[in-house]
Amino acid sequence: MRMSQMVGRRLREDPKDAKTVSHKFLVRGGYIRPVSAGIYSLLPIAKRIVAKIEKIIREEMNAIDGQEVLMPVVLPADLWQESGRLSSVGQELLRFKDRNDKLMVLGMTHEEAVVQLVRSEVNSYKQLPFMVYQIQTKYRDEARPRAGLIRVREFTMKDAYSFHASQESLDEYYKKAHAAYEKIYRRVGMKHVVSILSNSGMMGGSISHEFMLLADCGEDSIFLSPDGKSYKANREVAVSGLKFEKSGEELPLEKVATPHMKTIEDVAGMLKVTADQTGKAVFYSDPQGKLIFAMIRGDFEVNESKLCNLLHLSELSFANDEQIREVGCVPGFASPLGLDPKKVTIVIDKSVAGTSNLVVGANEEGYHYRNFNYGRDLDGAIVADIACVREGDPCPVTGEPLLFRHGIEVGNIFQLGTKYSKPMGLSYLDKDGNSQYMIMGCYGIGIGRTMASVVEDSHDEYGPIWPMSIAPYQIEVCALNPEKEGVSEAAEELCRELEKQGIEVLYDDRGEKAGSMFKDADLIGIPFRLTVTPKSLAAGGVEFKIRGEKDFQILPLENLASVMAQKVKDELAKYC
RNA sequence: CGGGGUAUAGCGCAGCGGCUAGCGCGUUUGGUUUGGGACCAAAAUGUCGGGAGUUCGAAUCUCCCUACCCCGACCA
Repeated sequence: MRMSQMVGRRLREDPKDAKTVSHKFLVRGGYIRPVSAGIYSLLPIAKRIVAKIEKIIREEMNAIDGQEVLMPVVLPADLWQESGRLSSVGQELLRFKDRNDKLMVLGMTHEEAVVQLVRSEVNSYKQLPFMVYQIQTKYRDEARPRAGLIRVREFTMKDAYSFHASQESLDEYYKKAHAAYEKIYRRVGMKHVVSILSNSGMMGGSISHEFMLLADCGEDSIFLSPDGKSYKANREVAVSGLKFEKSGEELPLEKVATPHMKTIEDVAGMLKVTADQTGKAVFYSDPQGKLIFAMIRGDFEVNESKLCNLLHLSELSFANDEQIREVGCVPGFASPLGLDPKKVTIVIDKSVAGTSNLVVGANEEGYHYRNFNYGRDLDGAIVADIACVREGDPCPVTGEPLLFRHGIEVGNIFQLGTKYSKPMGLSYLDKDGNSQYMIMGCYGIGIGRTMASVVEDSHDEYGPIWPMSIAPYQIEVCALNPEKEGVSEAAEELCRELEKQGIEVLYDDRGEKAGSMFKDADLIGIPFRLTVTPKSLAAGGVEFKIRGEKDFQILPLENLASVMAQKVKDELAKYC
């Protein structure tokens, strides 16, 4: 490919609003261009990278017996009605009507579509298990797209769905999928990916893992054990190894005046106790408007994901003061004491249930109680772990202090169980002729996000450093002073020879200043660069430089193509 | 959905009530150059986001839209 003809200009300056490295470099390097908020066109070099990522994914999906299919982007809303997600998923699902006034949706994930497909094709245990996958466009009407390709509205995703006759079969396949994912991330050259326990969220099901690239710009929060192996979990589900044991004797309840002391800090300060000797009341409202009273020790924060999962709710909102007063609580001085469990759901965090003599509200303006003891003063509430883990809390496995990291979710795998097969009637006949629901798993990877994540993971101040496995081209040839002393002839001959060896070559034939060409080369991030100049020819060859390394060496022109072919092969071998 | 911001040439920006809207980069032509974004000369490129209003006169002031970006909420 001649650079002079290549579509996609490089920009000298960072795009003004880009914050993340990948966003800056992908725009500056001429990889992507915005069309609308969170909607991008991919230019030739990005398309080449994406094609290579897709190829790797295909190979690994095929290796675990995946069968590639292609389902439509536009789906009838009826299907989503069947699964119940037409109402449970919010505005992220783009809905519209066709000319016949029929409600349609743009697919944001394809459980419904695949179930519809499979229930008409498979109905015997003899056909199970199997997996189908596709690489296809998804649309999610994100409220706030951001960071270039990291969070977009339209994107390409590999989504895979497996179907099983038993949980054991799913478990077994899930492990294989997990291993395949690890291999995919290794092959695309991402070095800092971890798989973590995650929240199943709207996908439903029980067990799920997210594959996270550890990166400061990541939107997800992760807790890791110090060894990076023993425990890895999304903050949404992370637990700590903290043990709560009541100590000492339970002192009698004592009402104390705490005028105008509404926050934990105020109350604790006034009563000369620390935050961990207080109980904090947090009020939520479920989607039906029922109040939820969550009580947690003052030194913790409520983890809303855990609370949702506990109560089987899709979402929570903070309650307003009116709702709180309605059940007899006084905001700022709220207490679980004397509440009517019919009107309000009371959830007590383990930290509160396991600590003696806490300061809690008195449900009376200006008063708190000392020496609240769960079990004595209140009983029968839901006691559960609804606390956010804090950095430094003990790891539940090793007991060592947990580390906190940010991550970009580059893939996820879910055990769905019968979440979709049951409501949508996806069943098969077992050996005994009984009808059974299929057990499903699903497995996703965002392709564009993966490309952007590789940039986050592998770059320097000048641009991306693409791993050979997904680089847009394998070798860039730069002709410096192409007008002189047979330089362009030598460069073009070299390109021909390299291509004859099967190497993908980008030839910078523009005759720009060296600085321009090198800056552009760095932005395009091709792993190997060969520079042909009068000087190098006089020295008997061309310069060979590895992207990301400082020094170069002169290689003789003789046999150069096959030497380079070997180098490319060796480099590719690192990503198998 | 809350909060903040921006919208003028391909990109980055200036102009904030007065003549024909400007600067840098980029682009085109000619020349000199050529090792980490050169120089000289000439040129092309704009419904100043849209609509309404105020005014003799609006890129500039007022109002209403819209789009985009950032922070948060939300989010497989």
